Amino acid sequence: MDAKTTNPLAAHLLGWYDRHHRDLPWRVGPAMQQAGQRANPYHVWLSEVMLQQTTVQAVKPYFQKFLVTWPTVVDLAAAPVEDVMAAWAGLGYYARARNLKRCAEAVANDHGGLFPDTEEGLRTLPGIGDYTAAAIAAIAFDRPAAVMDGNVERVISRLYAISSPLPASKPIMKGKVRELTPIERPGDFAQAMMDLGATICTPKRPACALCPFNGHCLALREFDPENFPLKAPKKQKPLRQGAAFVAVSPEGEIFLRRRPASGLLGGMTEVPNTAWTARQDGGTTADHAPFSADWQSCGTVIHVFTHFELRLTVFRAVTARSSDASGWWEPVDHLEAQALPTVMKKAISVAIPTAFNGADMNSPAMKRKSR
DNA sequence: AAGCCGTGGTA
DNA sequence: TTACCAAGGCT
Repeated sequence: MDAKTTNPLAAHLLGWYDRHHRDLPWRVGPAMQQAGQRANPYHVWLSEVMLQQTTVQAVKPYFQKFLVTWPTVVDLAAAPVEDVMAAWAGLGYYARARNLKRCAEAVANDHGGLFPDTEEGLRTLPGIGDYTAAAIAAIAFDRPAAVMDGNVERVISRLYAISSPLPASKPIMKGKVRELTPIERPGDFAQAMMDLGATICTPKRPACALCPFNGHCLALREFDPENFPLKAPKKQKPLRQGAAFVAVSPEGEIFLRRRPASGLLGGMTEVPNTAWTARQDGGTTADHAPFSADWQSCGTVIHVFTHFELRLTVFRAVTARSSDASGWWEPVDHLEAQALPTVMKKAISVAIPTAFNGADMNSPAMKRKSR
């Protein structure tokens, strides 16, 4: 390691990473890189987008499924967007899936199927912001980009005992990351910082005794690391209510619609439902049904979104299959192929308990959320 | 630039 | 139970 290009702190962290790095499906570990293997930019990009505000555990099966279905970015660019949305269903933040598809098309059509190899070039693509551009540039292209995500913010805020709250403190912390990022192995350094934040420098009860920075951490020396980073207070979530209508035909089909392309659950599939209102006194009765039928109340779904909590009253009716241009009838045993967000799967499960047999919908945790 | 945008795991 | 929050981006 060159002392001129790699500061002592970064060198120390890289040594820790060589011994304690996580093995992840999209990652090429230090040993394999030593043997000349490089990270695949498509894999790095796909994993980084999936990992935005999402846990490693949740991402793993989706990452594998996407790679099997679409082995290259050109394959993904050629895929029907409905297929991509259906494959993404359950991961959340569905604008990511729409942008993923748009980004793949841009790479395939405007960049000859190759990702730009600089932070600036990557930053112009849909769904790639400051963090993701830096991460891909560092991990896939060995660029010394300053990679800062929530993990890095936590590590840096503790290492330097940053006294101002997020998000205002971001530029200060970004400057610290820029200083620390080495010319050699910038991708490993970024991943090392994130591994450290995920496994040692955790939000609660950090394992400071095991931390490679425990001799340099100002928060550990002077304060309580658990109190960092400081954060601006957050608002509480309002409650919204509505009703959902599960219409089943005698042939065993269910009536579905497509949601508008943008906004909440944009482009995803739904059962008919009322507007979700903050009012406590209406919108949950059968008079708001999409068409008249013998609607029977069959339960309630509680679902928590990012900025509100939803209480959904579910109605069910068996009704002759009518032609309705606003949607389509889908066999109940074919729902797995649909782009149904989790809240819709919950609602359908309340009306048709066997709809997602074998899936998570019937887990004790899921049942507890529905009454 | 602050609000919008999902979901599941953890303590 | 409730609260927090995880490899953020877009408008």
